[in-house]
Amino acid sequence: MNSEKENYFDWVYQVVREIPAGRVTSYGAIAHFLGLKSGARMVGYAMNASHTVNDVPAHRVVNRKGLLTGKHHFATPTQMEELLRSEGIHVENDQVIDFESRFWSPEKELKP
DNA sequence: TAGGTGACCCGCG
DNA sequence: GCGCGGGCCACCT
Repeated sequence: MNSEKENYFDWVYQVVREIPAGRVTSYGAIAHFLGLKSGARMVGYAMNASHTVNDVPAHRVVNRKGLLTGKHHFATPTQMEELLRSEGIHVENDQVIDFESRFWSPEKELKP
């Protein structure tokens, strides 16, 4: 059955699920919020496994520069861009427009 | 068993 | 001010 190794994966998934529509966050922010000192890379790996679990809005998670680095991992390279645009986020050249304003901080919003 | 990779981030030149 | 390389840990072959 389920291995407990998914524990830290689940932490990432739950935080990503808490991201409101029209907002985006970065891997490092989630890593820092969860205390994953290991680095933001582990968060990216969790996203890679997000395909194996239920609805995880990985398209709302982008890198520190607001670039859709993981778009290539979606069903289609344009899927992430279309999804973000569908939420009201403008994306140009694989880059989120007004990323800093759309940035959603888990430590500020999710944290009490 | 061991090695290499990776949806990244930070620091230094 | 900007660009490039190294480093970090976990998963895969």
